[in-house]
Amino acid sequence: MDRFVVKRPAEDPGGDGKKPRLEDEEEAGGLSRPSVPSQEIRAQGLSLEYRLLFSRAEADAIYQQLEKEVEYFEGKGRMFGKWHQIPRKQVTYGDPELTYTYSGVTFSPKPWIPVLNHIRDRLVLETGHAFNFVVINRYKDGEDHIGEHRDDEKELVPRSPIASVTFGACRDFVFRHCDSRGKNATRHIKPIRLQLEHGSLLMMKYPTNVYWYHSLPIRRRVLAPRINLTFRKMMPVGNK
DNA sequence: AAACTCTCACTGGG
DNA sequence: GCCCAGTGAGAGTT
Repeated sequence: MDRFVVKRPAEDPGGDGKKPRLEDEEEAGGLSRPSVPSQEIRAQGLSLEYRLLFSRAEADAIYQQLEKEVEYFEGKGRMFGKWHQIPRKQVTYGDPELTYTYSGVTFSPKPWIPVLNHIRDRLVLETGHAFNFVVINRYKDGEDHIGEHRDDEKELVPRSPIASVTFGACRDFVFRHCDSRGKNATRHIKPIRLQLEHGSLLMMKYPTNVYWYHSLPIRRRVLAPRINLTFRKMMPVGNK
């Protein structure tokens, strides 16, 4: 099975899989965080960049703060005329003038809160992109998931990247090429599987979302929550 | 087109 | 080999 796995170096110091991770790695030597290289992942029409953005200690603190301060929407979604309890919790935050449409209804994002500004500031620093909107998904355990989809909302700034930041449980994340889906698939392109770690950043760059669907599949053995934030650049109203 | 569920076939561990 | 839980993927849904 093709699978990209990038581990925090300190997690597997001697190749001993059972060994607990080292504590306080980022305090050693006075570094604020370990220097971790980013990994480019490329395939036809796919361009990703994966790296650890926050140290363990920072990520732990942010996770706690998110759990305390983020308030989620009611978890119902309408599809094919039917209402479903969506298998996760979801909310959007963003600049006040922005709106977005979901299931034919126009919503406004909630105003920014300090912990989200903190993450956003780090993203600007590290990627140079000024995101103005974030979708937060909370998966309470491995039963919570999201089906295959593309992030192709009309409100997105064309060709802008999406920054996916993860806290909490490590989960598999799968990409499938649009031409390799369904019975009448015209091509055979292997799915790409990643593991998204606590404190990690996955940049999904153009044109990934044109050709590739992604999903967070069920993983029954995962018992802990995962919080994912996808930062986007949305166009102001009336500029479509 | 669709951020869903369902079902069925396959697989790997015990 | 058998069983079962976990999984992936196609079908159905307005």
